[in-house]
Amino acid sequence: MNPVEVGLQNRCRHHCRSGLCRQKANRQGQTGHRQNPEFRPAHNCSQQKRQNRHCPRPEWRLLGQHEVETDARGEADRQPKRPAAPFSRQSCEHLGCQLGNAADGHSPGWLSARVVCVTMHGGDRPHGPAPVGCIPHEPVLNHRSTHKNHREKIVRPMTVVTRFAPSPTGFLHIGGGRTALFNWLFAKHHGGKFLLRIEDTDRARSTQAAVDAILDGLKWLELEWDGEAVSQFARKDRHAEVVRQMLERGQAYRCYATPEELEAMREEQKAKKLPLRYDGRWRDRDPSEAPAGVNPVIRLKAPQTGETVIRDHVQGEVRVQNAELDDMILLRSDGTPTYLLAVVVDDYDMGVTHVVRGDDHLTNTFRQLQIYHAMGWTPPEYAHVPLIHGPDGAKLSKRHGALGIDAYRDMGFLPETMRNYLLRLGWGHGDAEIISTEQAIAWFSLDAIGRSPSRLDFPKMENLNAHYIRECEDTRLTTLVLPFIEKKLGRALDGGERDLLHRAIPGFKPRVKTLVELADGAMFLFAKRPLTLDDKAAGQLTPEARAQLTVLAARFGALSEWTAAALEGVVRDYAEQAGLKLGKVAQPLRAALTGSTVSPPIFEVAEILGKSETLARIGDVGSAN
RNA sequence: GUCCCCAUCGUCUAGAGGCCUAGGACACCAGCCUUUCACGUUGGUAACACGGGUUCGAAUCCCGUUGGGGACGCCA
Repeated sequence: MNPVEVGLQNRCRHHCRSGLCRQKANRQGQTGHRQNPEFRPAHNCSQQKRQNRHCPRPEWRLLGQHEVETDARGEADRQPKRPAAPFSRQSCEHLGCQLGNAADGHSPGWLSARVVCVTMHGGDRPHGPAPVGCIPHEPVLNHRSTHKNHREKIVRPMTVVTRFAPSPTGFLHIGGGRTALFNWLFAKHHGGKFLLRIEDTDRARSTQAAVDAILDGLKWLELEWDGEAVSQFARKDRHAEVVRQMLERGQAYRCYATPEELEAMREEQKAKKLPLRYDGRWRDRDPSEAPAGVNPVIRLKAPQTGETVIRDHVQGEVRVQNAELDDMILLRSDGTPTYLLAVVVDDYDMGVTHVVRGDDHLTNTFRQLQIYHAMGWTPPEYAHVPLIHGPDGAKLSKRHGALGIDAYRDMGFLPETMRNYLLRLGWGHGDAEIISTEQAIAWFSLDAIGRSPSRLDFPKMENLNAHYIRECEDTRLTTLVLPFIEKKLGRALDGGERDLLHRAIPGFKPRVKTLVELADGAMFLFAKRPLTLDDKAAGQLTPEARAQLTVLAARFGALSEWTAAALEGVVRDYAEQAGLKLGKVAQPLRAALTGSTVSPPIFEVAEILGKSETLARIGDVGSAN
């Protein structure tokens, strides 16, 4: 079959998203596609082919040779999308599964699809003439399929080196946290290195406070980096040196256009609805025309024809015409490097093998690739991770998600919660939801990262946090919640109070979603008598209830053993004698002891509070008042 | 405006042409458990954006439409 024949006959029904075929299809629609003489049919494309894979459903292989499942109801005309139960089984006539031939009045369509092709197919071996309906399909993997599982796995033996490269112009936000996590996990998974580089070439906006915030954030997330954090600015001489080489080789040139001039150019382009790009006005101009007293920037002399292709672990193959890209600035007029240049040089010098970053950098990658090409360097592999949106689907803003990672800490989230939640945002492993960091390292792969942007969902984050709080060991949880309590209390806890907290922790674990809730709930432990009652608690303390409490207090006082079980025994006996439900007595007791209607099991609370404090708190609200 | 990317329950996702009557999780609703609130447990509501095409068969492959997002700085 020659290409023209195929092209005229039909649209290409295979994966024509490569080469000319794709461009024409995109620009001119189907017609252009069909008529394009240079159309490349499927067989010229370099897809992987799955050979001889008939009847891929596993259970067919379990049914035995030459068996066919048929629909006993035999609806001849309608072609049910799915066969309706119950089935009867019939033997297949011969290797070709001819029974599919509507012998029983079934449409061959789905019937033949249920042909059992085990033995005759001999596992993966090809067999003779295709049985009816059992068309030997040769599903071809599109080398740029939309499906993440279709992405070709790029395997290159090497020691993996990843890096996280934040710019210190603000805090570490949640998207940055996830990027760092992915880089860290990928490096750990491969036993490689995870480096940290601070992209501080913008001197005006970079601050030490931001650097500290980022470092603190990473430490809190427990994402340790290898070696010292690299300052990009400190490497500016090396960057300039690389540009000098490009200049010497004619791969870069000086541009004397002023910022104002360029701004005017962009305005004009905008007005004329033209693409916004540098027009190359100094690309081929003689340096002798340079105006006096203007410090030039240095631009890359980028190729103007052909295309630049990114083979991305997440995005697949992405290509752009070089004509779409303008000559980027490498060195500013003050001699400092721009981001585009510095990133390439540093990644190269640091031996970075995999660049994992937000997909807002995808278009930068084309330009960075051009620098790699100009320098003759092998570029790293890329994985551009979709961005995280706020709960409303819009870009993250200060209002919702774009908080510093420290804000999540202050909201009472645990670092393991954040790691688990962030991991699941855009990455999945079957039905797994609760994923330990160890498991994440074992499972993580770039190719399983989804391509669509995801939204932040606080309820789910809280649910995960509740899980990790329940899992958290009591002593650690006590330590974690202590700052929250002390802040609320406005003072430090003494040793006895810490012990009280520690003993109360198990009662709170299943009841709270965040450390803040835990701290709130535990405040009554440290409250000064007499307790301030909330409205509902006050409502519980009717005169009758107060009278009951006074009786109970007397019986409690007589107890020789101060345990939750003993206290419960007393209260149950009392309730039974008085003909009351347990709750009728327990709720006022809860109000008296905690000042609230919500708390851990009240007898445990009383045990932890101790005899004298319990009796005193009851006394405060007793009928004697 | 130009280029690029994306599209399954409200949300995160599973999904590799027939295992899909589309699965799981969060959230929500109802029942059970129960001294409160939770936890736990049982069940329920809920999605393949739309239109074409390819195929015996499409959530899945192709094209288009619509909708969202990103980039287009002497920011990173």
